[in-house]
Amino acid sequence: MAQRNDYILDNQIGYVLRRVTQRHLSLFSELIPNVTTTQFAVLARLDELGPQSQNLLGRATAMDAATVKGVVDRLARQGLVETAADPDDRRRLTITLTPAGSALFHATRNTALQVSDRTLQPLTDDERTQLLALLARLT
Amino acid sequence: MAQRNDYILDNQIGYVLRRVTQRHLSLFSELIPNVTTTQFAVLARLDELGPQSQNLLGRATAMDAATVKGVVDRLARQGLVETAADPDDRRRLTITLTPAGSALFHATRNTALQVSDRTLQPLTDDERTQLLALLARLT
DNA sequence: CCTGAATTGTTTGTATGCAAATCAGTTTGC
DNA sequence: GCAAACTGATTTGCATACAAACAATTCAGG
Repeated sequence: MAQRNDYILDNQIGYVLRRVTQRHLSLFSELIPNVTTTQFAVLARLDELGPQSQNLLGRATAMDAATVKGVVDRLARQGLVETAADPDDRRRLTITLTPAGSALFHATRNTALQVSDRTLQPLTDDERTQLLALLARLT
Repeated sequence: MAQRNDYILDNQIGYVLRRVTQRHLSLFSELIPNVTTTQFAVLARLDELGPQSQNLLGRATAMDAATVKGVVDRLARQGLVETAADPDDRRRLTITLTPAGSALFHATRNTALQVSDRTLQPLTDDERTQLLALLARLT
């Protein structure tokens, strides 16, 4: 009932999420201009899991097939990943981190952590933990 | 120091934000197929503030000039907003909610609130308040 | 072993989102 | 009063995002 008369945009979770994301993306591109957040996520997953099919990589990084294809293509253009046909399953495309991609990931990993840190700067350690725990439940 | 050896993608605020946003967008388009979240934000602000110049509207909805132009164009194509030249400042374009836009906003406002509600469903009322308060500080 | 179902990847179309350049119009400072 | 600085809007280029349709391949059940 109280609902019926006030839609406060600034209190809507979607709007707040968009604004926080904007701030985070801005910090990321400032500290790590070479790659985007999504590209970095792909590098991180490949470093963690090793070579993956494009589809699996997409699922592991929360991107649909069309999106991950674009991201992989742009990473490949930069020489950070390589694609190869899978002999066991001719539908599959195996994506591998190149030495350059691996080097870039390890060189920027700490900076990426600093980006997370700076994004959360206004909060205390306890609050950061709380926030991440709450957000994780909305996934 | 602990940082140096583990970059856990799933614990990074940016990645979590992206995934929560994905779930929210999915709920929104399921319950309100006519317009997108950003388009709805524009309608909400116009309803709240009345006619606005395109630039001001962009600032009020956290979109840059190029983005808001596209959003306004698409809303205009659907007949939900109208644009008119400002006689006092010939650079300005005044954006106004049409009756159809106003009707759509008021008809879907409660559903939009339900989208926010569903997004936050896994949390208790207290947790929702906490989360929004914490996120608001990261803006 | 063979057909229908499922999976993988690609393409197209639409919608944000931002940087940078540009043009037109307005305001400011001297 | 006029050049310089600023503001509003547009355009281009690039990078996510996702839906939908498609082709190629693999799998599963009879």
